Amino acid sequence: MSNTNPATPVRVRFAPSPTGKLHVGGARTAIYNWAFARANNGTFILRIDDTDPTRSTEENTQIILRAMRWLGLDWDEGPEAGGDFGPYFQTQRLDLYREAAQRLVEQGRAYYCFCTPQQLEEARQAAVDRHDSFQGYQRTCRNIDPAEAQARVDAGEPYTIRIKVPEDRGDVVVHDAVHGDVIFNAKELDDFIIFRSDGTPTYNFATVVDDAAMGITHVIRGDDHLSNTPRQVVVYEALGAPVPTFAHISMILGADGKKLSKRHGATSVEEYRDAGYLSDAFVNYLALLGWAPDGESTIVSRQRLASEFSLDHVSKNPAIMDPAKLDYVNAEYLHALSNEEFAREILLPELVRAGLEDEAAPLHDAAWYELAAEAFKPRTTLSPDVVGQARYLYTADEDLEYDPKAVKRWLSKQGAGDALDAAEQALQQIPKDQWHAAAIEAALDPLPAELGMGKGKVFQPIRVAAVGGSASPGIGETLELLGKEHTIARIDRAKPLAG
RNA sequence: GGCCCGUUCGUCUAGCGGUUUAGGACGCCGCCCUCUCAAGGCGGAGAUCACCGGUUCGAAUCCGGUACGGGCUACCA
Repeated sequence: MSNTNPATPVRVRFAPSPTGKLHVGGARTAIYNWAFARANNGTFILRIDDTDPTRSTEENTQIILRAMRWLGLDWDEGPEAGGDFGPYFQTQRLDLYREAAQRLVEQGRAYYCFCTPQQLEEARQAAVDRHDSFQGYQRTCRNIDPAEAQARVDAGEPYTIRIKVPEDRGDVVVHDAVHGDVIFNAKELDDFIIFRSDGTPTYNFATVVDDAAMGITHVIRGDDHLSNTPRQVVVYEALGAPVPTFAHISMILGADGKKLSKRHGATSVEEYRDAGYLSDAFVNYLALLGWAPDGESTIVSRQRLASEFSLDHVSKNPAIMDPAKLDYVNAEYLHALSNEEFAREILLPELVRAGLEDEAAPLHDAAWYELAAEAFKPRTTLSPDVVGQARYLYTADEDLEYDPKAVKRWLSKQGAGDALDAAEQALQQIPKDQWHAAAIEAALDPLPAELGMGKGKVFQPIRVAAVGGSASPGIGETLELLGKEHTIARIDRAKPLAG
């Protein structure tokens, strides 16, 4: 839909560096790439940019792959998926970079540089002291005779390879789908290093070699790369490769407007997964942080994302992550589940995880779990919330702990004892096989009038006796879930506390 | 220092020169429902569209500057 050239199939890539876990900003970049590919019948590629050997780890790679799978961002080419443009790890592509750099040197589009780091630092410092507007590389080695340079290289002198920014290049215009055309003057670009003295490529070189080799048509990535883009354009041109369309998306910030970091709370995808957020909800929230299909929608399904996403609706300004809204979106997805789904996918797994249920031998029948799902679902924001809600159903009657405030407020009050007595008597009349919410409510409903008390004065003591606190689903559902025997036992146990 | 980017309710956003008394969502407040807690329904407060100039009959929308944030300027990515 927003593919600028329908003749060329869209190929996009997400290229994380395995120097840490997948953080929310990276996740959103991945989501946009994925959605853009899907919306344009394109190809989504995952490439691991692990050229920094000191910080990249295999463990981080696995964490990132796991996070991608959890997010449901299936990639068409990449690790595990394979593809015709592999390998998809930069460390396995070192020969390609070396060959490309070598070719550029031979063509006179790049050159050997023998300046030492100390010399470079001194030159830079001198430029600063002179208050020069340009503080980059002074092109000292640019005009060394190629034969002489080759001889020095052959003699074993340490060298780096620098790109030769054409003298007359003029303005470099970056066509950005989010920002529009961004104009840079090539004079401000220095002849940056594309190959280090240790024989490894730099980021600005390796990504371009790869993006060109992999036929990437749209580069969707973080705003922090925008300023580096003209450098990369120069590399594309030196390589003789077509320049892709760029789309630089904004950063995600914490509540204080500063870059999202640990002190704002969770920053990695796996932390959100572990906290109990649903993948669909998390993707929905992140996608809408900086993109909107229209002005109205808040809940946007993965399917809709995959069909409607377009770069021209991506906003330019940074977005502050709002945990409260994430919670809201998550609750919406939870509440949209059927009782059966909620029981199977949320309730039971969480109870098992909390050690209250055994996966192999559930303590109740399917109908019970569905009733529990119906009772707890609207009260659940994050999946693990159900454990706290269901706890009293998994506590022995004699171990039930009472919330002191609830006891003071409801149980120890005048008349609470009468309410419990009357309730017990009424509930005893219900045959065990008819112990259902409707019957329980029918039995309890007349009591307030008979006792001449308000409804709260009657029902709350029963609730506190049954669950230990003053909050629970409707009294009928609550007591049905508890069962007749436990209900009676708990009322008996609470009576001594009642006023 | 230089270059580049950004700036609409507290937050995410709609808006692409007149249809705008700037719309929606979260959050907040109130009401309804109600045995509690939620959920749900209804309503409300909340934005001189960062600021200053300009273009135009008309600007949140176009242009320039200023301020404030941010990025790049590495043999990090």
